[in-house]
Amino acid sequence: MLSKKTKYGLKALTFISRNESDMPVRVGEIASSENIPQKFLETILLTLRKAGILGSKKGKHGGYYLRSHPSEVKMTDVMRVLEGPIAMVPCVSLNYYEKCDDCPDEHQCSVHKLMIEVRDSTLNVFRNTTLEDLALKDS
Amino acid sequence: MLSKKTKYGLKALTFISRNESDMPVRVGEIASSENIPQKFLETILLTLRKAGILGSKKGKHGGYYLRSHPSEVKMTDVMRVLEGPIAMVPCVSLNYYEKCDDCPDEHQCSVHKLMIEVRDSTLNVFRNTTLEDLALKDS
DNA sequence: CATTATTCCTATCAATTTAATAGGAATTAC
DNA sequence: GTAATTCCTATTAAATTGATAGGAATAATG
Repeated sequence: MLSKKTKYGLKALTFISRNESDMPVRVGEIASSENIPQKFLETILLTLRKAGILGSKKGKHGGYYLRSHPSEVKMTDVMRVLEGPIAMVPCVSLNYYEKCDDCPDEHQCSVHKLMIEVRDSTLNVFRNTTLEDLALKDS
Repeated sequence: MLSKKTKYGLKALTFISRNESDMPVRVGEIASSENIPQKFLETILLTLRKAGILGSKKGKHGGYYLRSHPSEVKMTDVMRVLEGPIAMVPCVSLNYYEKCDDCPDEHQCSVHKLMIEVRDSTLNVFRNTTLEDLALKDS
């Protein structure tokens, strides 16, 4: 399951990508437009900023803006920040590899084998999707 | 993250697929070979049996066996039983569709759009992988 | 028939994670 | 100096997960 954090984060990033004015976007505006609890969204945008995806401006007329053009922001990066590793098991994670306790040899592990395939196919989607794609209207 | 339940379940199914004798496989044998807590594994195999993937024989010399040939058991079925819906959000689930509370129109939802792609690519893996594939040695 | 080995059933528990809230500090525009 | 905003961090409630517990039911065997 996708966490609400990730879902809200993606929606917020999409909203910010669609912003045409040269002003940063206020959390409150996103929250009310997208039906997201504002305080929760604050913490989410904060982590996106700390991860370098968003920039912010404090104080009156402050808000959030993208650090790069939407076409430059890959889902791989966004998802890793919001949802964590893309792999479903640490033993097939590219960025957060960890050996399994139970598995004596992962090259003989059927789960390992399957999860590599899932990881690769998901990566393929995330690598080829940017915020610009998400921000396009309709499906 | 893949749950331990699913991980253990997949390992157990692989183990059972590799069984060459005509005797059913005991839970205890799987548990000790695969380093899985036995009591936990019992409940997992029980759900696989109730789902029709495994059959069982009670009493002495009892155990579990596959209801179909490993080549007939698709990962889509196994994963749905063990891990639940394959989709990461209910609004793109084929078998467990549910509308999102927050989303007024899912055809304009960027998350929806992205998660359909992820679902399809994952389904593609699961539809084309059977227990027989998992049971092959090595990777 | 008694014994032993197994699956079956269901309740419970502890730990973790998730989703959300709270309360104010710091900063900025005006 | 006031209002509007982000920033920070703690706390909480609910849900989920992973595991355990204890025995009931069933079947094979001598």
